[in-house]
Order: sequence, then structure tokens, then C-alpha cells
Amino acid sequence: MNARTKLLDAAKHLVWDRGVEATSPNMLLTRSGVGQGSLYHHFASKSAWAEAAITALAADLTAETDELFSAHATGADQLRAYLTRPRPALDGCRLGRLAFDPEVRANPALRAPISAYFEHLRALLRPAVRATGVDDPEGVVEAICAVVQGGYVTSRLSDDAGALDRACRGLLALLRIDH
Amino acid sequence: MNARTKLLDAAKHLVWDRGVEATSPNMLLTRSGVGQGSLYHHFASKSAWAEAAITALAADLTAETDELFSAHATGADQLRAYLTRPRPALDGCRLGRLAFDPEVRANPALRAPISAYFEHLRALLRPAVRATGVDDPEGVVEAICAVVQGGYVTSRLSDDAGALDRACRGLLALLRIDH
DNA sequence: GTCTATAAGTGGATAGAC
DNA sequence: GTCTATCCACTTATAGAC
Repeated sequence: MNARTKLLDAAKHLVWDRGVEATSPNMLLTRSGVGQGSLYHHFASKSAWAEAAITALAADLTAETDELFSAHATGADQLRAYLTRPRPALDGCRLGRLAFDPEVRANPALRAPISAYFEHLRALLRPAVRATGVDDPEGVVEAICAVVQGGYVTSRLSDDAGALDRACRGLLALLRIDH
Repeated sequence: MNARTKLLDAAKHLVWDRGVEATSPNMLLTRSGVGQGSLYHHFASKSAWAEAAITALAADLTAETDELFSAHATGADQLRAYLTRPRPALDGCRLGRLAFDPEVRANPALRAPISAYFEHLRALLRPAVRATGVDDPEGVVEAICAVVQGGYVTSRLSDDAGALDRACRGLLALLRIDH
């Protein structure tokens, strides 16, 4: 495992755990075990490794989500699978947890991979929601995205991993696809 | 307006805008127009003014929410009012935006007023949701909390204030109380 | 109560040797 | 590619005069 890979791996963990603003070059060096010279050889600046980390996290999450949707044939099955998928409720969403990070807000290059992921997610949800025949499909697509992201928020604030699960089950009940 | 009031007012704005971790004593001095000596006279440490700011933000939001619920007689009217209330989608929820702030996570005194607000909100939503006769009322209560918090997240990440509104309307449609 | 001065530590790099 | 040394600004205070 070369230095660049170690750095990127450590950056992904730190950005997920602490966000960009609260992660320092020193933390990255300690966690990766790589020296300062190597860090600035492989990445020109903090925003360079932050962007690489966010891009990699977005690619991972996109691949997992694509796999989940392609494993099911009907819209109802896809929505059920999406809303019951196991999630690290107390750790937060790898991408959504960055919504209020000041460095992410100030830097469009950091925000772009995140907003692209959410656009992709909406595109996957849209046909599945339409297939259920609900009123206001655009609103329901957005509500599904929001319940997951908000479940992470209320779980973390209440220190209760069950909050996210309950919110998803509640939405499934309203969608009337909870067997 | 005395120094302490100016400091608390500036701290509330900064904590809402940037969170705790990313707000420095210097920013507080600049925004409040108060001198360094006064700051450390009125507050012993950064966590002291952060706690005062969060406690005040939670009291404001609790009062607004109580007022909204008490202005309506039926559960359906209360839920409709809660989900259609105007919200600063791109600025974020004063309390929910702190969910992934490292200083808030590390300091139970900062988290306590926030989790108390969400417990209070659930207590207001619970009878209103039960009155609608939905299946899984506990799940639906949590879904309502989550859709609002998640709507703030997806609005901010997509730089689209409409996302929060659409999510709330989508949930109202599923609740079948959207006239 | 408010002011200015000071300070130890960290953040985010740059320089130059190896 | 990796190392150590160095740098300036900023963070979070503390000290002591007014």
C-alpha cells in the first residue's frame, strides 16, 4: 500500500468522521502514518485531498446504491430495499453529514460530487415512486431522500440508532408497501 | 444593549451560520463589536458562550413550535401547519445543523438543549399523529421529524430551497391530509 | 467592566537536503 | 518520494493596568 493510497484511505475516514473543516493535515499524517513531505508531494493543498476523499466516498456510495436498485425488479421492491437497508445511523451519511461544513459550502469543487450523488439518487427513485401510483411523485421522491438524511440527524442528536430505522419504517407504512 | 447581550446575540448568529467548531472567539468579537476583555469577563471559555447560544436558540425554537401547535385544534391541522410552515431551507435548522459538529458531539452540555427540543417536538407530534389513525404512529412521528431535518440537508447540498418544500408536501400527500 | 499585551499551541503550508 | 526544519497567521486563552 503506497503513501498516496494510505493518505486517501485516511482522508476518507477522517472526512466521514469529522468533516473537512475539523480535519487538519496533522490528523491526516497521524492516521495514515505517512510523513509531511509525502503528503505535500501527493496533494498540493488541503482542498486537494479533501476533494479526492469526497469524490471517492461519492463513488463508493453511488456503486452501493446502484447495486441495491439493480438487485430488485419492481419499484415497490426497490423502495423497500432502499428504506430498509442497514445504515450506520450514529456515524451519519458519508455525504449528507457534510451539508453544513463551512469548507464544503465555500468550495464548489467539494460540493459537486455530493450534489451529483443526490441527483443520481433522485433519478433512481423517480421511476420506482411513479410505479407505486402515489399522488405528487416528485414530492415523494424528495421525502424519501429527506427521511433518510433526517433520520441520520435525529439519530445522532438523540444518540439513538433506532430513530433512523423508525423513520424509514414510518415512511414505508405511509407508502403502503410495508407488507 | 449591554456587552453580554451583544455577545449572546452575535454567538447565536454565528453558531447558526457556522456551527461551534468553526466559530472563533475573534469572529465573536468582530461581530459583536465587543472587546476581548469583556468577552472573558462575561464568559469563562468558548464552551460557555457556545452553551449559552445553543440554549437560547433552543428556547426560541421551542417557543415558536409551541405557538404553532397551540394555534390549531385538530391533529391534522397541527401537522399541516407544522409541515407547511415557512423555513429558511438554505440556512439550515438552528439546532439540527449542529448534529455533526465535532465540538457539539464531544460536549454533552451542548447537546442537551438540542436533544431536549427534539424530545419535546416528538411529544407534540405524537397525539396529532395518533389522531389521524395511521398505522405505526411512532414511525410516522419520527418520519415527520426526519423529513424536515433531511429537507434542510438536501436543500443545502443541492442549493435548492425548493427541495425542503417538496419533501414536506410529499409527506403531506402520503399522510392524506393535503386537502 | 473594559482595555491592551502577551503567550503556548495548532493550522496550513514552504524550503531544501537526501 | 520522503525527510526535517522553518514560517506566519490564527486559536484560545491569561495577566495586569485602567
